[in-house]
Amino acid sequence: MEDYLEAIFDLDKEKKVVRVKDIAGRLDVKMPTVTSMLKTLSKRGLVHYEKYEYVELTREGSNVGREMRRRHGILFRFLTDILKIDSQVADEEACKMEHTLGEATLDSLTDFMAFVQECPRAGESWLQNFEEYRVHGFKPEKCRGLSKGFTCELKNQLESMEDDLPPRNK
Amino acid sequence: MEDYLEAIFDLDKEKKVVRVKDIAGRLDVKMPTVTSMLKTLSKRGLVHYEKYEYVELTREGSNVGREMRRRHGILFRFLTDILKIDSQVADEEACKMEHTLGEATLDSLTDFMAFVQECPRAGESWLQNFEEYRVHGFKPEKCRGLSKGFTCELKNQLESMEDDLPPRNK
DNA sequence: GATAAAAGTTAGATATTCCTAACAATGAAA
DNA sequence: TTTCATTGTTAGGAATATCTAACTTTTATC
Repeated sequence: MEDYLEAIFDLDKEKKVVRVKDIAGRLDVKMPTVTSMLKTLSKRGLVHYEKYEYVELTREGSNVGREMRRRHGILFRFLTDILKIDSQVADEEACKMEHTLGEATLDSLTDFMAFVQECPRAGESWLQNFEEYRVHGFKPEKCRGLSKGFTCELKNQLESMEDDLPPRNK
Repeated sequence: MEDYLEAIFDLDKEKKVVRVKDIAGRLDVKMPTVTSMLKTLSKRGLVHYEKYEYVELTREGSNVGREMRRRHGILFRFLTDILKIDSQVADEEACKMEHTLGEATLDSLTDFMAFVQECPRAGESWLQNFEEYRVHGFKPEKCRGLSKGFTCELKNQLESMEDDLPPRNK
């Protein structure tokens, strides 16, 4: 449902009118699926929908759509700006994550991105080294200071994780 | 399905035998739901299941469970170690994300964590500033170098995002 | 070993979201 | 204005994952 509201929200900005076909194309589903979802959304007061007519979001639907858009943007920027993931892949991943993440996590992520870019000990120039790191591995000459014994500690931890389980809920 | 395999994988390590009741408790579903899922998993060759008997993963099921565990661990560590999210919340979020994220994204994330902790320009001491940042906001005395005109740029970008849409798929 | 509690299963229902095939409305061109 | 392509809808069905209520098996206790 959130996907539909986000798609409609976007299409509403991009085009004059929002059509079933466009929603279907955007979400990669068939038209009947869109029609039935529009009925559901209409029942819940999230869209104005009369058959054969153009689709519009209600105030509430628009709020949900905008929120999804916001989340998508935060995640997309994290994936591209920080993780340096290809923009098409990042878009897909953001789509999948935007529904599940809690507000607190999103806030933390936003703060983290701001911190990385505002705090000069890190920031853009530091982040550029990450790309090199990914391609060429650890470059001590670019990252000196306290490297001894620290290298690869995290990776080892991650690899031996089966025996060192993080706490589970319930 | 992946949730079930992960839960069974974990329980198998924690306890002598894996029981329907324990799986249900772990995943917060009722027992009949577990029974029917076990039938499905059995059909797909992911568990050995005979009714009224204990549950065991097949080789393949075990691989899937371990992979989920691995993903969970990576995400959990990112959320706690880097984003400084409460460990119970982090566990829930990791649960939700572990199914959707692609391998490439997970790899990037792993590399990023290693980079943050290996590269002394950032690393633990830098990360500690993030907590302060979250609580008290920007502290120029801890982060000096190129702060002018840069502060809050990201946040502004994020807030005005409705007019500046990232690329969409399709 | 009989009986009662705990654990597990079956049956049947609900909610979501998707599909295909067939039909209906709209709008553009001849 | 008639016709045809595009667009949209209905009808009916499938897959997934869940639930409650009722029944069965296993296990533990006396």
